[in-house]
Amino acid sequence: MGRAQAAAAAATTKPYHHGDLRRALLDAALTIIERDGAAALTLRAVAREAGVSPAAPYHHFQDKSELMLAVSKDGFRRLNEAMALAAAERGAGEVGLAYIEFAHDNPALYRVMYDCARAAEMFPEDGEPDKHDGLELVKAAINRATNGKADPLDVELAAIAAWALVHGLAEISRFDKFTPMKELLGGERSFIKAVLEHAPAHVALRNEH
Amino acid sequence: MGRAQAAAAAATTKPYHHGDLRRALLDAALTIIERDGAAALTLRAVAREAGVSPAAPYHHFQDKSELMLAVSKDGFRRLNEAMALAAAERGAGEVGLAYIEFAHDNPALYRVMYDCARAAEMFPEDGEPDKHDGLELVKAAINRATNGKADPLDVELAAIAAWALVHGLAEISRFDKFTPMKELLGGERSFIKAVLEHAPAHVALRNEH
DNA sequence: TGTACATCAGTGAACGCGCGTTCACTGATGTAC
DNA sequence: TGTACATCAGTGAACGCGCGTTCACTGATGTAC
Repeated sequence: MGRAQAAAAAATTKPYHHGDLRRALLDAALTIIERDGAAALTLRAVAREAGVSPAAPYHHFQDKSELMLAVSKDGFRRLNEAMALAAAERGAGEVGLAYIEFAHDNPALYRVMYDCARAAEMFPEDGEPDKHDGLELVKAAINRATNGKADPLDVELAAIAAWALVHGLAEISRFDKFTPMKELLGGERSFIKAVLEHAPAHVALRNEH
Repeated sequence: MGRAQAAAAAATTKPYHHGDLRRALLDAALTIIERDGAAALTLRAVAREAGVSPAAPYHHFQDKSELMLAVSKDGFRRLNEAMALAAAERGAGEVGLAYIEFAHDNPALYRVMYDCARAAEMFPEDGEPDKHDGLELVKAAINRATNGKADPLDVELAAIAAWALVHGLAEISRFDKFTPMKELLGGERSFIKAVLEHAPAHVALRNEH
């Protein structure tokens, strides 16, 4: 069987070797977590979803916890991507909204991400700052908004406050408790924007000028 | 055996009937969750910790999920208590700090609380507002700070923003990433206060006066 | 170009374990008479 | 004040299940000659 034929066969019949099982496992994990909930995210379920034997993942991850960690890291990568995209296409003011939208589109993943983030430290405290890091993005936006005249410490603290605010709002804004208020304000998006405007992280900075 | 003797015997030897097993199970769950992590919080483990057979909890909870829900509700009760206490003893400005302290003192419980809160709606959207509800407390504080002259809608939104902020900060402030900044500011408490000050929920209200 | 062979990435059966839940039971309690 | 009895709150053994992980294996791939 020539190479072309082998490739063709691989495309139709199931090949013995997967190609990129690691990636496929992460995708399968994402499917499971949002379809069946975080509790259903087992190593066996992931293998099953990817159409592979329960032992196969062990060629790509040392154990279950390493797989979970990879899922979480992949989630943060996607989140940062979404924020960067929003910053580029919709403007800096929409980054917070994009953050919350991501959390709402992937609620179970979002929880797993932060569960892992606390267990295994995921945000390196040293090393050069990642330009795609959400925090760096927010700091840059604040610096731009204040023409770089703000005290770096204030910028840092304001960025952390902004992170806390959007993370917190992402988690609580889906509570049924807020349904009447959302209707009053004309939709969830308006509600979120209104709440964000009532605690803007840059207000403290604005006051100084 | 008379009543006094029975009571004495109950105090020393283990009585057949527990007395308040429901309460004991909730306490056992709290112990487990903080000692062994949320993943270790199984119905059997709770029964074991309470020194009772695995079937005993079924006389007090319909199934595992009902037990978990009760643990979560009890957590929110404790949290609201802590906030009310802080408001009374330390002043309204310390409520947010008290909230975060509670989350830090009971990190695993705190996560379980919000996991349950999302799964089973825990904050009733109607009915008379609970005076011990944290949100009501914050609204009252804002009203007091603005001499009741603020628009109720703004107060509501600012209170929600404050909730989101402290919830978010409670969850992220323990990340190692912030260790250098905490040292710079002279401790975790100072760090938290500084962050809160850079996104104060009442600033938007202050600006209107 | 063919062939031998090391290496890689999968299989599938098996293991022991702890889980949630059920069941028939039994000890303790409280109430009616 | 006693006693019969219904009810309540426990026991402990058992169940089936899905889990994480290991194991000897085998099919596919790539490289040296």
